Amino acid sequence: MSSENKKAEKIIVTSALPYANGPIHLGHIAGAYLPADIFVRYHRLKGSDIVFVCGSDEHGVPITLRAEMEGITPQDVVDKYHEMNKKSFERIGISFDNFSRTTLPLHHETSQDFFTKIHDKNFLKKKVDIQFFCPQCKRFLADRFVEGKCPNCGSFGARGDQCEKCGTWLDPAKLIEPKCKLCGTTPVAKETEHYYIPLGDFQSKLEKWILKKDDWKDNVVNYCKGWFDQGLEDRAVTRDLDWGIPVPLDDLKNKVLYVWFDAPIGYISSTKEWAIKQGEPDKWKEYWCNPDAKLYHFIGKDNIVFHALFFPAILMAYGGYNLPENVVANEFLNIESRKISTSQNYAIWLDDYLDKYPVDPLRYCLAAISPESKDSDFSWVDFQARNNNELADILGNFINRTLVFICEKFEGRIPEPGGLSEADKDILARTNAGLDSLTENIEKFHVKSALSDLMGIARSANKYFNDNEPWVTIKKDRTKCANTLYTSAQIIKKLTLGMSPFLPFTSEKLRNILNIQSEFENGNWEEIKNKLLDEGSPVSKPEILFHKFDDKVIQKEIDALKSKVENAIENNGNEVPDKQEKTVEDISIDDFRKLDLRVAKIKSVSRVPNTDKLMKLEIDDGDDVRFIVSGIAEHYDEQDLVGNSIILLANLKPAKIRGEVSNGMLLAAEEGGDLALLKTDKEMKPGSRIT
RNA sequence: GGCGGAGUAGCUCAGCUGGUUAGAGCACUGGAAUCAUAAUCCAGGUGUCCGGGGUUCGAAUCCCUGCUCCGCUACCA
Repeated sequence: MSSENKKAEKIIVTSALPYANGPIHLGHIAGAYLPADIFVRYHRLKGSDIVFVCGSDEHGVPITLRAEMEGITPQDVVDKYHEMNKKSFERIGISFDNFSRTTLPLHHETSQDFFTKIHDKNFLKKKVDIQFFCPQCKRFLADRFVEGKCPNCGSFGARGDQCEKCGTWLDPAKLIEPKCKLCGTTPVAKETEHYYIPLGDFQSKLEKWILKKDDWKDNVVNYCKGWFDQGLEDRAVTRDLDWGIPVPLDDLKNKVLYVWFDAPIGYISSTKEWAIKQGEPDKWKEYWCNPDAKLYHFIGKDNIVFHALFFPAILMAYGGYNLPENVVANEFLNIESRKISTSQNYAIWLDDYLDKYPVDPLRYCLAAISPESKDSDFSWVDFQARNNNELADILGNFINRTLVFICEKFEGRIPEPGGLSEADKDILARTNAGLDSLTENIEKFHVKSALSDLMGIARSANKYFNDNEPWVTIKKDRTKCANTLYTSAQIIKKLTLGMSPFLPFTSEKLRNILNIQSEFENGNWEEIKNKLLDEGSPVSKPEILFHKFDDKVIQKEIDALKSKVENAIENNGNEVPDKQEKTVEDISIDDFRKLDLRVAKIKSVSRVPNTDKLMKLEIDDGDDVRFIVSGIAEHYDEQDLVGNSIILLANLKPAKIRGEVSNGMLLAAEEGGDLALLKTDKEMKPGSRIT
């Protein structure tokens, strides 16, 4: 109350813009959205002046590719997923103040303004690069738009960035018989010009800024340090595409801004859009440009570089904007010990869950396993346990037993207390202390601890209820019984408050049951915490807040995931390695026979340019001539090798090393940095098997 | 190979800048109670704090080294 005149803290919170070419899954929610929402919901109740923005990221190559393949326009693609994801977020209660999209004219203008101003301030430099150009489509082809024969496994349909079949990372230039993915024409290499932001010029400023941040999570700071150590390099901020924000300069007319240039600016545009909807178009500046306001980015760890380095550099270049107060990066969520893979459909899609099950248990579980400091694992069994014996048995049951008691023995009205005992006062004080710890943890982004504070309150409330045996005192000492139920009801009210950031839908139900909606709408956290329910005020008949999950339901979900894995293996041909499986020392003779070891003759040798250790060997394996790349240049000269026979592992999966494809591996013994090639002790024909 | 993170009870994890008998939840066992969603509460751990060295009066916590897992990266193949 003494702080009533103090100005409310101004905060802007962003969650990573979801990419509008697919639906939302649990990993997204756990990483970037739920932690932010919990933080925001708390701050709103605390009375902070907080705005929470997000939106769809609708530019970039994958969207155009998807559009071309489906024969629809990119706009159709983003329209579909924007609407779908927006609804998904509403359903799980992510309470954005504004959910915008980067195809809005407002966003285009904002991004172009950024580009123009940074360009005019001479922060950008223009460079020439070489890329494939399709003469038929009359445009440059992004890596993914080039298709051809994989130089490694020989299969057709490899993309310019990666071969779908063998998984090797490629360079479009290495594809055999490259074709334009869309029209099939053979592309030509052509020069192209782009603008780059020289991040190196910002390195010292960025370093100084980040190294001062002692409250940032270690993972974020360390990640940045890694980049600093390597030295920041120029990064292209324009692309040869026709889907995106046009470069606002005459010299690069048909190009667009790089999607990672415009996406973070989407946070600003989204705030602008919000301000316009508020009827105060300039209000966004209070959050972005006012030095007293604080900016928080909630993201997954894969986006650290863009939020901690790239975007801040852009903001520095532009000038007049706040840099983020904190970049809250979460680790990844696995599902049943396995990495989420959208391409293999190994995920739990949010809408699938919400179509079947209630929302708050999911929020609870995801918050409880929040991947704050390390990757965490969602398992259905764990989910069931948390729902059944934490939410239902401890929290739900305390509320239910109290309310049922009040309804049955006190005519559904908060009992009139008759002088609270020490025990009554004590539990109320400890409940408040629990709430204080909870809020402190939320402010520090410790979602897991905050949640266990909440459950701790419910636990001690149950104990209190047990210890005071109202079912006994109702018969012998009605005043004491009234005190116990009065106190328990107060705890329920405090729980209603404490759960609201995590379990907003349940909290809402309780507000209705306790008839305290208006208090939550008008009051702030401290007031609500301290104000007690009035004696005699009515309580509605309670409903069961959390239902238990049956074993059968859980088993069905587990089976569904298993079959997803099996499908993925079938489609992919090679199994996703099970990380539970340990490599054992002993192998069978059958394992050995999997190795195609044979004698091979070296026909010619050349050094791989610009490398210290690599040699490219042309060898005769008995059936054919192939190339392998080997790191032996420090130990052998070209002329020592030609004509020699070596032992070749012929069926090793091909790989690209420094741009050269290696189709096998030669065997050599190593001892403290010294190398010796393996040979047979008398001359054998190339192709002779090693058995 | 380099850099970073991690390795703590059966399981999931907490343990900040070193300090009394190393913690929580779940699971498990026994007991109390019966208002309540067969829910609650109490009691119970002999854990080589990954292995091995070292610094220190004292280390899960700091240093070195080895192993394993994850991420990024690279001139392993």
